[in-house]
Amino acid sequence: MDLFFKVRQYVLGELDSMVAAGELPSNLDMAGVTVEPPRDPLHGDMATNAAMVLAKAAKKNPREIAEKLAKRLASLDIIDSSEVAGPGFLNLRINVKVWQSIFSKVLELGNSYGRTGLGNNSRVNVEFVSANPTGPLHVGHTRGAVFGDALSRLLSFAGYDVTREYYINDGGSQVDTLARSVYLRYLEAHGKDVAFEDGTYPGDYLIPVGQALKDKVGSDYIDKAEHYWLDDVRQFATDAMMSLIKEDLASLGIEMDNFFSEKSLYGVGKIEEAIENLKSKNLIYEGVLDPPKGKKVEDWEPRVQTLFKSTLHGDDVDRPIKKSDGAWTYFAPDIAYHFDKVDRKFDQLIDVFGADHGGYVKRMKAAVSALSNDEVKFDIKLTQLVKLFKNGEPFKMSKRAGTFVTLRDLVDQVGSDVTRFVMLTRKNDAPLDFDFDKVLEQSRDNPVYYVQYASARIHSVFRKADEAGITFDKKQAMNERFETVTHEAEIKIAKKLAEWPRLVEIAAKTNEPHRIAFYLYDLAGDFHSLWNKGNEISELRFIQEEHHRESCIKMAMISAVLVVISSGLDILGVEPATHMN
RNA sequence: GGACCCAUAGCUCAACUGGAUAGAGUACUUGACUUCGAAUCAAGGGGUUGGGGGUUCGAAUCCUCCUGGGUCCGCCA
Repeated sequence: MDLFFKVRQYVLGELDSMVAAGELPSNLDMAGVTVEPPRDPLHGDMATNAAMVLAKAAKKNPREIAEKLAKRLASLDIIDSSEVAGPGFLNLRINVKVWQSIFSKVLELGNSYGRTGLGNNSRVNVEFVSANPTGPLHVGHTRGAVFGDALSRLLSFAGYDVTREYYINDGGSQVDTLARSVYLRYLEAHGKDVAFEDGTYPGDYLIPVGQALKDKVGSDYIDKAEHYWLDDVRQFATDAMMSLIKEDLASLGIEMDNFFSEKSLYGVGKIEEAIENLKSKNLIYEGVLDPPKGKKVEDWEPRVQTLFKSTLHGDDVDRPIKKSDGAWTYFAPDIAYHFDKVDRKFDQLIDVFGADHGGYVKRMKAAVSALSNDEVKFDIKLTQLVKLFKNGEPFKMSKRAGTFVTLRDLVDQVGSDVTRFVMLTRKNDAPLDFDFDKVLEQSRDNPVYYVQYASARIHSVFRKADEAGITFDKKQAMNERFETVTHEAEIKIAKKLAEWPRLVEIAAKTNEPHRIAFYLYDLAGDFHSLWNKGNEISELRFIQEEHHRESCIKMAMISAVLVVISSGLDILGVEPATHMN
């Protein structure tokens, strides 16, 4: 299905023949042989580095190998010409019929064009967002949410069996604080005066939760000691926050497959079990850490703690898993959680963290490496922080000043599609400037509309064709040979469509969904360019009033473009547009 | 002091995990709608890829040192 893969097979085949003919030694390592689109179109359609990669091991001049390989490849039907260039590149020109055949192939496969066997149904767990269940999601969480979801969609498309997971931090003291805050709102709902002290959360979003608690338990908890109501209120409040968070995610079209509770690890031996596993590998010991260098810690004094020997798995220092008072550190349940994931037999784990958690990468990798005996692939993707701008000015978020921007504020103002696309049109490890006014302007520096516009224009052609009485029969179009599609602007589109399966594979291998966004932008550009050529060259217009069959061929062509745009947008979680408003 | 991320055209960003002469958008200049939607297109200049050294057929990409920016740094979660 992937043309580049196919041509590479041909190249490898010819290399084998050369070995058989004694022109190359046997036992050559062909792994480094690639077939790629050249950066400069003047160099042809595809280029292979085969001669240069093999030259050393074959003890031959790369150009000499290239010459021989070129002759062999040139005799193949699908290859028009094959020439040696530069230090030993082999530039291939593919027969135009191959490009023309792309359109019917895309139509035939529809939205499964570009799906690859890469994942081979192996099971991958993508953990993302995992925000504390103490309030609504804010802008900072949005990028991780969108990235994690798009990555999940991408991996599904590439043939992986994906589980989207959210780790609920409901085991620490912050959920106690949440419970106390809700209790205050509960008292308030009973008409009492309350003050939010001791770091309790004063946010308005807890008012309805306090009210709901009142509806549930009436006046039962008034004037009662904390131990009487804490457990119940904590659960009640956490549940309320999680449904709030689920709604936030739903507003971006995100749905998790699994929510994993930190609390569920406690009291049932899960943490002990994970630590026991490490202990059996001699990775747990009692010891004293050196004080952190350079940074002054006010009340630092050496203490004996239970430590994980993470340095044996690539970490810089060993990490405490138990505090000096015997309680677990935050790291301990994290270890247990990842042990559970390993235990659930995932072939691959991916964690999406905010950049502020970058310091945890090494220790988590060490933990998974140790727990799984290096058998489970584990990747951690950091999403850099989002800097908000309003009127060109940096916009500082502050709970106190009331300039706290929630995910919901953002989606309500900007819309899910724009939010998602903008956040995905950037490498995950590059910081992102999000300017409210710019994305709201719907101006053309906004790539979403550029891609959407291409999609809307294609739909528009179909509407026009319908008015003109031209009926497009997809099945019939699939049997066409497209031999009248010859203009370079049209062939350029075919070539771009041919790159799609390969691009999906690269994006999936690198866990980088932003590549999809950039590809779509390029494809839309090629389409817009062709569209405008129709202004000058009437034969390039899609609707040829007097020529029914020709119109259908061209409609099949842009229909193929629409298929790939739709698939691509679907990976990004964005709806393709049929109209622009 | 240390770890991690980053540095590419005036600005915002790409560059197919090592490929050929580093590309888009924006801004600036000029042109294209009696036409399938001008939210579009075409043309123009703009670079020692922060700096030095190394690895090899070949480096923005890998290694090393330096400069500058961000995040983080024992029992908080």
